[in-house]
Amino acid sequence: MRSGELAKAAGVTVRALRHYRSIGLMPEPPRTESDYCDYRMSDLFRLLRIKNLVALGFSLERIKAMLEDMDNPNLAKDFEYLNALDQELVIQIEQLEEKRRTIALLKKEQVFADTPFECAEIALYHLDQNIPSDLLELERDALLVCAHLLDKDEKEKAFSALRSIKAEGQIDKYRDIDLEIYNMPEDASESKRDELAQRIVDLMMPIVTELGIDPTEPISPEDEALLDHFKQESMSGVQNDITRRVVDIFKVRLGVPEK
Amino acid sequence: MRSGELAKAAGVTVRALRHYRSIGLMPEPPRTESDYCDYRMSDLFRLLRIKNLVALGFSLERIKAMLEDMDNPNLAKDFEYLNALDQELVIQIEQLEEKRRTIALLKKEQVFADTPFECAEIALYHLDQNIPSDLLELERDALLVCAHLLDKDEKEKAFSALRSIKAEGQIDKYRDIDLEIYNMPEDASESKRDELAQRIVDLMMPIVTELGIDPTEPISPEDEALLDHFKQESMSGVQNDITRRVVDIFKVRLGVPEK
DNA sequence: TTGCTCCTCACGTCACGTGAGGTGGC
DNA sequence: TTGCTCCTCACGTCACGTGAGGTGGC
Repeated sequence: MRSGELAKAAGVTVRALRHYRSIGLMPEPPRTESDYCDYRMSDLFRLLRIKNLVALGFSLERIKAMLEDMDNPNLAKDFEYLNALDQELVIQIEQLEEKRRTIALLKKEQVFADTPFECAEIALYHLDQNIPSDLLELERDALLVCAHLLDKDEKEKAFSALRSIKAEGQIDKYRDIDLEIYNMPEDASESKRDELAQRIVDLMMPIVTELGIDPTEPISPEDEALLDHFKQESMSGVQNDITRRVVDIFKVRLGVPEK
Repeated sequence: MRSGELAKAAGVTVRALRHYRSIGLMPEPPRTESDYCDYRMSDLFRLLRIKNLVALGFSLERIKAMLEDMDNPNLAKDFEYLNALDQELVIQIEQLEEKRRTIALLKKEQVFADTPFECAEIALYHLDQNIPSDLLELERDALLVCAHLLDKDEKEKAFSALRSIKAEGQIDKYRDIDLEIYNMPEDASESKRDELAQRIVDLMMPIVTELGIDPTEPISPEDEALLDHFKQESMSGVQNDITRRVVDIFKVRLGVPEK
């Protein structure tokens, strides 16, 4: 048989057949005078075997190993191969289903596709069309960074805090205060800044104490550097100032010793 | 930030970051004097978004499209993207599970991994250690070819025939006759050949009539050619002769008109 | 002679990994 | 000065698909 015949008989492309030859999975057949391949029936058998194994999901490399000792067929060995492959399939399926679960969560919470899945439930603004777009963006960016920087414990705490805020219907208060920070002019007076910082601490305090969060806790130098970048590039001077004041007030109220 | 810092901050490799740049998924950042990348915080946000979307299973191409119009974020569009991806995941999972089902069948029937799945239940010899290895090989090859050449209906008929043979515990009879064919010497007499052919027809007739199979039906020229190859290369002269006699007897008994 | 099939390179796919070889920064 | 990081090619991965360019067979 020529390669076209063999390929058609087995239901594979000529190119696939050539590929199998090139990696030694199919033998180099004798050639006719005009250099055409001259395959035997035994080659068709081998090719059909390969096709069946490929359909199961084996890699060509493993198929090569499996067909290596066709002379003394070994059911037990094939059983092992099947088990190993099955395990891999189980893992692949589990990974795909994990993705599906995340997608389902994002859809249910109606958040953007790039939302870190831990934040899906606590994205605050997405439903409110009255939020200025750059404030919305700031929230998205902040959540992105938080979800990535915080370790598991911290995330648990921070996000369960936000969840309880959401559950208790206090989102409006947070959003209003965020808007106040956002709208605070750069030339706002000392007293206005302090007053707002006080109200922020008042609002957050119950949750902070309830969950044992310490918002003044120092973080790693790398994270610190990142946070600095963030403040510089994404937050205005007055916003940074208020954040500083909030932390200072927390320090006093929580009795954190000065250094 | 330099690329190392950005990559570490986002938890991706520098190489991945470079790849994203090269395909236009990440922007070309300004460079320092010594040609180092100088990334901003906004690049980190974008990179984190990309990372989240990659984790969900989106292709880089689609991610590029999704991030294209970040300026006017559109929840509905993201919802569609999520749905489309989910559909693809469903299909992938189904394909993997189809493979797992086949693997389970092959394991249950304790056949070789390269057995066509439709034949898993009806492989006859694999459990019998007393079968000569080349007869076993012949059966494997024949099943391989049959499973591939026959169309769905034919397969159904042929394999349900074999199933009922197996169910009725008649395998031994078939195996014995196969062994007789196999052991028939090339110089066997006319009468011996005829007698064996008669017994083969006797054995097969009930199933043939029950299922309405016509073993004398002509097949396509390509299949005919393949079958000829098979007979030439895998079957001895006497085996071919007996096969011919069997078909002839069937023709007479089933009343097939001569051409 | 025409159309079909065959042949052998050889590049492209997808998302990077992995050196190779050279240079700046602390 | 040494070790670290950065830079840009450029090849490799996996299982082929897809032309490109040339030749034999009916």
